Amino acid sequence: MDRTDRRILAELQADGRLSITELAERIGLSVSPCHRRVRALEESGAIKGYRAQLDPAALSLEFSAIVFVTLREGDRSAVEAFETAVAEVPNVIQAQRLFGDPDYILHVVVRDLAAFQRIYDARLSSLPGVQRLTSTLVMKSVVEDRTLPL
Amino acid sequence: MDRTDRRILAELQADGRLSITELAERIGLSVSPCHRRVRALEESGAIKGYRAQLDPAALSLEFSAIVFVTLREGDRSAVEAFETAVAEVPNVIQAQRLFGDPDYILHVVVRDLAAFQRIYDARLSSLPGVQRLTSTLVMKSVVEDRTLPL
DNA sequence: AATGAAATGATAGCATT
DNA sequence: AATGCTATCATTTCATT
Repeated sequence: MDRTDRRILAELQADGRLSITELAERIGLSVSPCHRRVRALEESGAIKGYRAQLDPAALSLEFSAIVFVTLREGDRSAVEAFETAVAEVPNVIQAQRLFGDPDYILHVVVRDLAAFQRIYDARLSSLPGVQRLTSTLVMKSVVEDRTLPL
Repeated sequence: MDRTDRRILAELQADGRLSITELAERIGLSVSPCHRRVRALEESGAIKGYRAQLDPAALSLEFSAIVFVTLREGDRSAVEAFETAVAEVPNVIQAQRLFGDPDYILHVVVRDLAAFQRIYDARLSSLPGVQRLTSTLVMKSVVEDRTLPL
């Protein structure tokens, strides 16, 4: 992982569809070694994959909420059950375990408020081990899923 | 935005480097109309861009924290100043305005705890209009930046 | 490890239905 | 709007330095 690899990562993070040809030009390398490095970065896991970034609104996903989760004390065997169950709710696009209270923060994306209520009642409040849920509506994204600082 | 467009978006969200040829095969269309649709989705903004998904650990970004921000009451003119300033901190990879209290949730990625302390003291606590900051360490990602539900 | 070159495969424009 | 064709460009492998 040298300076050249970092430059490759920076370029591909900004534009995941850059051609190897264009990428090679930008970092001042010829096509073959550039190609080899990209493959190596993919295989080492430094590049986990490539994604199209979609506009949620274009898919009629207009409602975004943060849900804080506190699990029941003592019930610490339920941590795995909870994590497995939460990963099965497709509207939960991000879930992180925190230190302290709350135990988890979930990022939920849905069509509208009615859809949120449905998912909240049917899927979230019945997650195993849950003591308390607190929800907040996201008004807007000020900084939206930025590129990692290199 | 018909069924075919949605299938294109689903495929490209899962693999942003799919060739138009492969994509066309998967959705059962020939290459040219598939290509035309992808271009249209890009130009309409439904596809905002393409990104390589990087492993933060591969870049020695081992520390991730959530910071809750409450702004001072009355000081509501400072909202814009705060939002501009927070967008200039490269380690803040996500910032969302919430309804109620706290006013903002920030997702901060740094090299280590020492780097967090530095950024917290030098950049975050001096953000304009801030009344109170609360930080929590992210233990782990249970669901990591999932694909939008289609 | 990087380069150059050559075969295979993808993209993008255009004429046709 | 979709298809098929074609010229151009990109990818990927291999021989060479």
